[in-house]
Amino acid sequence: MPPIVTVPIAPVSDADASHRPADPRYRLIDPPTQYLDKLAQQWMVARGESQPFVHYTLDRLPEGYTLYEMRRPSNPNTADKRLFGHPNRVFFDSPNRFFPHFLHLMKNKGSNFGCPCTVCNANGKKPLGIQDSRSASADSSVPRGREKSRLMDSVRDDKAGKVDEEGTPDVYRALIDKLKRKGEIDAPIEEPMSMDWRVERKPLQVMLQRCRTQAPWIPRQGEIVLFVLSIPEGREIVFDYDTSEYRLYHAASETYEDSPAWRAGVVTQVPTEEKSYEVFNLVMEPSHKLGVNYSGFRVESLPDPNGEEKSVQKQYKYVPLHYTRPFAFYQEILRGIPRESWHATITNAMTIMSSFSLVDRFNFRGSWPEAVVNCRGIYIGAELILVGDAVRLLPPSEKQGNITSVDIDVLHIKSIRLTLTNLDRASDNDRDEGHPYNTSVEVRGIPYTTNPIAKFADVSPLNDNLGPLGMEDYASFTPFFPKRAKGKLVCIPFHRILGRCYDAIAVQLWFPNEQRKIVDMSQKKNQEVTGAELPNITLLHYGAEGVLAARQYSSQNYRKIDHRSGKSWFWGDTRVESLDVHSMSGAPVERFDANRDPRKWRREIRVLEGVGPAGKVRTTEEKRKLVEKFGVPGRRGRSKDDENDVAAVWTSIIEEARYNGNEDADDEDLYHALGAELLARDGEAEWAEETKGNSKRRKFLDGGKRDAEDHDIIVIDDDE
DNA sequence: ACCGTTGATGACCCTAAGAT
DNA sequence: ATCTTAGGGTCATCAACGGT
Repeated sequence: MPPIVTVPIAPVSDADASHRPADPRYRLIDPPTQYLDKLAQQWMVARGESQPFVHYTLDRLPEGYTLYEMRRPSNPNTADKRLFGHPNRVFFDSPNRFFPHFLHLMKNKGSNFGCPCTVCNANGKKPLGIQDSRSASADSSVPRGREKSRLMDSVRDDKAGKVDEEGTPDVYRALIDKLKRKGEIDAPIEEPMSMDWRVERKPLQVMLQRCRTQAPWIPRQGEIVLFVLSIPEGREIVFDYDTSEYRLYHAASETYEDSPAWRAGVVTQVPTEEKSYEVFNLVMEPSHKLGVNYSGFRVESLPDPNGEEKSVQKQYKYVPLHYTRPFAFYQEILRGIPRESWHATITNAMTIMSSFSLVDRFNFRGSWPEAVVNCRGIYIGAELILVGDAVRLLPPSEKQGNITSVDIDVLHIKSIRLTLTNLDRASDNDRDEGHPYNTSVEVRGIPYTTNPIAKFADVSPLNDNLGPLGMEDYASFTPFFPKRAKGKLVCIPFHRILGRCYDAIAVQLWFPNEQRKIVDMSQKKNQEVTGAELPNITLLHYGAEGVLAARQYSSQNYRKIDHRSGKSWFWGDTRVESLDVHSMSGAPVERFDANRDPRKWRREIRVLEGVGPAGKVRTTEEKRKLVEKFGVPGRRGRSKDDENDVAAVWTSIIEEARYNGNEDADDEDLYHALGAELLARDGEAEWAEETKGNSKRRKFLDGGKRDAEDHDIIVIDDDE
């Protein structure tokens, strides 16, 4: 069984539901599996989102279309399937013939104007339309962004031996070994031998890039949010000033009703056209009434991370932005709802709040016996934090009682790193309990404070719109001051991160009660205020208490945390592992997919690369066959020429590497040479091409390393 | 709307190679 | 030497197409 992904269709249709067969010999086929599968498959290919080894199916056909089957009178053994519902009252007799029509509907919001399908074009009934399907989609506001449905960290963690449980070579171990030999290393981390890494790398980069440019209040893939499955007709979620609680409000009768039925879930897919979101959509319906499939976030209910039963996760839903809230605010948002009435998923979410996993570990730099692994991001509890984000910091632990907003600093992250120290004390096989060498995860960045007392000397406050995303709109009532001299970064342990810093306007929309107090503050803004006098009114402290409480709950209750060795955090290899979910976006992933056979893949990769199990070079013919069967990894083209070409090139690479290189080119060197070449072939060139001339994106490619080095850094350890 | 043909797909079986 | 598994080949079935 391949992984199955259900693809939601746009809730549009041109169907005439009254078009049904009159002949009673027709038998209704429900569900029309064959149509759903074929259409989904072709659709995903047409959208350029089709993934290898994945079986797609639609959730349903466009409204009003129904499939019937009739046995042939002449030959009852064969039956013809017909799809009824076309407004011309003519049926489709195959999925392939229906597909152009279906695609046109999806692209054109249900209009069949200009549809190229055979039925629309029968007997000149067809209204003349635009031929080019591109022009049709270009006029909609939908940018042709790539949607990415899967989330995954790309690299494995360092806790296994030379080979992880699945047999993928452990780059960390390899790098540490190499570091030991050479004394010094500064190299990108690549795992060409890991199928996961190769398949997920590019989508991951696309996802990261997208997060970088979009507002911080938009949920990111893999994050946990509070959400509701639905909001009843005519209701909205509002803040009830009298009780300080969130309730459903019926505008027509001006009455407050029950609390919304909040759940917690994982965001597994973000909408294609998220750019059309305005900040108001955090609490209000978007004016453009698009299908939820397009403008919605796919959120899956979070299963119990301590249990085996994951079926609750199948309860996913595509919801608009205003059905969701950041999970960090659960205490504020659930206020007034008795704990025993909370949906089970909320407790589940609390359980994983003390877990983290690193995202896109891209560089390894070391000088024996110490090393630094640079990352582009880190999942901490509910949120995904990336290099470039502004995050809210909790005060150092001894000051964590009764946190007020002036205690919350904001850090503009310049780099996220895992440091390995005392490597020389580690045995060569570090499979033992815990980490024999010391590890720590830190973020570095520029610190800001809203507390005038804590600011650095006479610096002027940060101007709105000049700072990083997320620090906007604060200047008028609680401006940010740099906390250190220009160019200085601080280094903070990851667990002091509370969560992202959201634009002031976003926080005000979520917590409108503060608006009253903000007025008061604005009157005070030019007066001299001491820290002690500052009322607890700024917008930064939300979630602090809740997150701390949840982390404590998690430390005590998440069974993956190694309590015996006094650990209070679970370090997940990947996000999937941290959350203990068994699938993302409907597709089983990682080691939970019974269908995976990493050993097989690895063998295949090795053969493709010409490194046979015993290190012998395989024949071109063998490779050609493999390529024929599996295609070229990371490539779409599967023509014969292509295959032969690639197989030949690979052979020559191997030969060349062995020949040229050092007679004793060890496997590792060869492996890296091949890795580089394979990466180039995997579409790196394409990616480079796409980003050419776009310095911002180019800079992104270079990642946090460059960012950090742009500054004349003096790093201060800020964790007194 | 009906039906004959054809090409594609998948089930099944057999053989070879690898693992034990 | 024997058992297991991967891979290739063959055949049956059925969707898809196109002619009427």
